[in-house]
Amino acid sequence: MTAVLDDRGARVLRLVVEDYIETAEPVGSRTISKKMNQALSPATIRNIMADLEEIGYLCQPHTSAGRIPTGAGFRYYVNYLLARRQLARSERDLLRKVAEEGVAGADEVVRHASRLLSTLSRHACVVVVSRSSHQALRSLSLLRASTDRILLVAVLQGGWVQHRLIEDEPGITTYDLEKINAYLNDMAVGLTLPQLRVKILNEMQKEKARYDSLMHKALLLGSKALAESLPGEVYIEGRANILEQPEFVDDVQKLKRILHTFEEKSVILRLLDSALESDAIQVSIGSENTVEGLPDISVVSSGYHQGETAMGSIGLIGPIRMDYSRVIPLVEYTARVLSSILEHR
Amino acid sequence: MTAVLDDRGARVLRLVVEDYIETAEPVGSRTISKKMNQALSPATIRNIMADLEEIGYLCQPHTSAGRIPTGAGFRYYVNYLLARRQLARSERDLLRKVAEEGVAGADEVVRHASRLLSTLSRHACVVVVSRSSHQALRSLSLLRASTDRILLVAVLQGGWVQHRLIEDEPGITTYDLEKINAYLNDMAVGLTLPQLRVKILNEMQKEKARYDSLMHKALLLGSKALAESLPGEVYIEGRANILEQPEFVDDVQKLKRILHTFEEKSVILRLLDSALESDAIQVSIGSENTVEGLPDISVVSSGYHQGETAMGSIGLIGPIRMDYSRVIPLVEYTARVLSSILEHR
DNA sequence: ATTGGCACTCTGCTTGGGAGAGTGCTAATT
DNA sequence: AATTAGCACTCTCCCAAGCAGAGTGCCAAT
Repeated sequence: MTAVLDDRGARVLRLVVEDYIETAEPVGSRTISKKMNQALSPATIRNIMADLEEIGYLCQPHTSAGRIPTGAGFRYYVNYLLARRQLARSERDLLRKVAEEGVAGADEVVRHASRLLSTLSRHACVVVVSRSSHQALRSLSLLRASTDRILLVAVLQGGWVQHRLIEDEPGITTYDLEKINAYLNDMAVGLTLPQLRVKILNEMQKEKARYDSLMHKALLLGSKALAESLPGEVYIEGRANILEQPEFVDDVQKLKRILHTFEEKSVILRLLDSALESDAIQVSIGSENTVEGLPDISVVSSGYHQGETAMGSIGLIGPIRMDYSRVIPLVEYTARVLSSILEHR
Repeated sequence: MTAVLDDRGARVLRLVVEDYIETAEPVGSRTISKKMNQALSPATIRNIMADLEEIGYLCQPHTSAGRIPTGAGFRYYVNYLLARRQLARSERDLLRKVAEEGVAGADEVVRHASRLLSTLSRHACVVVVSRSSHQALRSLSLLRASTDRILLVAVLQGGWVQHRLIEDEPGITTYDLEKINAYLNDMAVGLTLPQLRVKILNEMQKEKARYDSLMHKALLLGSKALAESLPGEVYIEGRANILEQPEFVDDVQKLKRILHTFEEKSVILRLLDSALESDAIQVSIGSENTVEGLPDISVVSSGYHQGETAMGSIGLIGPIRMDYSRVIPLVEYTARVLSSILEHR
């Protein structure tokens, strides 16, 4: 359905999009003509624009205003016309510096990156960490947390730490605990959490026959701890940046919906879902993203990984009118930096 | 400076405040007269209102509009005129139910409570958890996280868990680690983290003399882990509720400042600071709160505790025009529930 | 194929009245 | 002496009309 444009059409579309990105106002033929150094007169531009409107790349908010790009127009622009702007050295350095700050856990690193990206881009930044399902266990420890609670600490491949409190099985001594610990650890290391869960359930079946009290307890504890899968986490930074966008300021309804959506992490998760697997930049424009209730919103996102496994995704959420030529390299670079930092954990 | 009001003045002030809370519009003398079943004519009310304005409890946005309460007016209302509304049974039950959901760590409990409180009140809810400084250690464990990193897991009095990754001292075997573990644990249990830090530094002084390599390593690790104090955490739920308030919707400048403030957790921390120590409800009205850049904002907050020690505070942030008669009992009850749940951890 | 010219349309801003709500003051009433 | 009715006054809000500006579409000329 993507109609291919001739040179002139493309040039005009590009100028319209870029002007609109800058000003958030409908763009008139005069403006475009000037931008081309009068190579073509406004009248000619008008004809071209009328063509572009017919194909569905531009539209008019009302008769006799300038044109604004449609979703399809933006899409064509992003796919074929976009000139990625180089990141300034300072920006790259800043992003790279995240590495040094992150002596702490991998969580901290991701969070820092998100915050930084949000200030650099002046948009809201979302990071999804999908640790539970893909990461292999590096170690698993049970600690006594109180008289009737046990703390399970899981260290995942590459510095992610998860803990969870579980109710105690009665009558587990510290000595028992150590044994159980060793037993579970043997079983667990190298598996992902869902894999471990399956394995434990299997073992329990077998165990029922040759009844060994200690093993039994170990398995029970293990299955309990993994009953609910550890949730992925979602961090959002820079929500308030949405307010910088003139188009939302005077449409309070939209604003409300957007900010409410930010509180529903599950929705956000779905929004970045498709970016999880691939490391390529994904751009979802306006109505393209299937999440209900977010009109005129674009998402630019990319997955990041740790070694071989996909770890999560990071993305920017802003108006359809985002400065893609700047935002895309930003996200891309950030995802790359993130991957390379996590590599060495 | 709080002028005491006679009966009639108090009655009128109260009606004005309550009407204004409801409508967010200036209140006229006619309205008040009606609300008193015409016991007094509008003209009389006007005189009384003029008096109230003189004392500084009311003001007019412009000549010949109705009156709105000033900060001082709200303060008088909260201090002397407020009739606390009973919480509905359903609300109390709902809040109490948080207990059951919170099988997980204490963090989860606090977070749940915050979210719930925000939906019940339709305001933004903030919780501060000041775990690090006051809570005594229940256990301290060092785990091998990777070849060059060690994971320190601290379980604090009452179910709070903290972990932190530290760079490894070279040449620590698993066996060493276990010894160090036992050694540190002995030293640590029962102390708060700041206390432990001091103790470790002291020991290091002594240790320098009679050089014992293992102990030395232990102390080094310990001091490293505690170099930065564990930060208190701040959760904010229901930010978007601010948008429900008509007075902010058409003042985008204020809106921006408020939402930006929400992103600065340190400022929020300061905002709830005074509530940390006491379990009594604190109401900070408008310009009373010393935090810059939050005009016309009120904070209703209360500390919560665990056993004897203050654990943090929970509060609602909304327009000066909050429904205090409802909000105050809500916060109070929530803080009580929180304290009682944490008691049994 | 491009362009200049022109009539037309739509928005946004300003202006000028009312209508409505509310006040303050004064004089009458209780 | 306190209360109230009455009245003039003030201020906002809303609506309509008018006007400038920007932009378009189309036709005829280049």
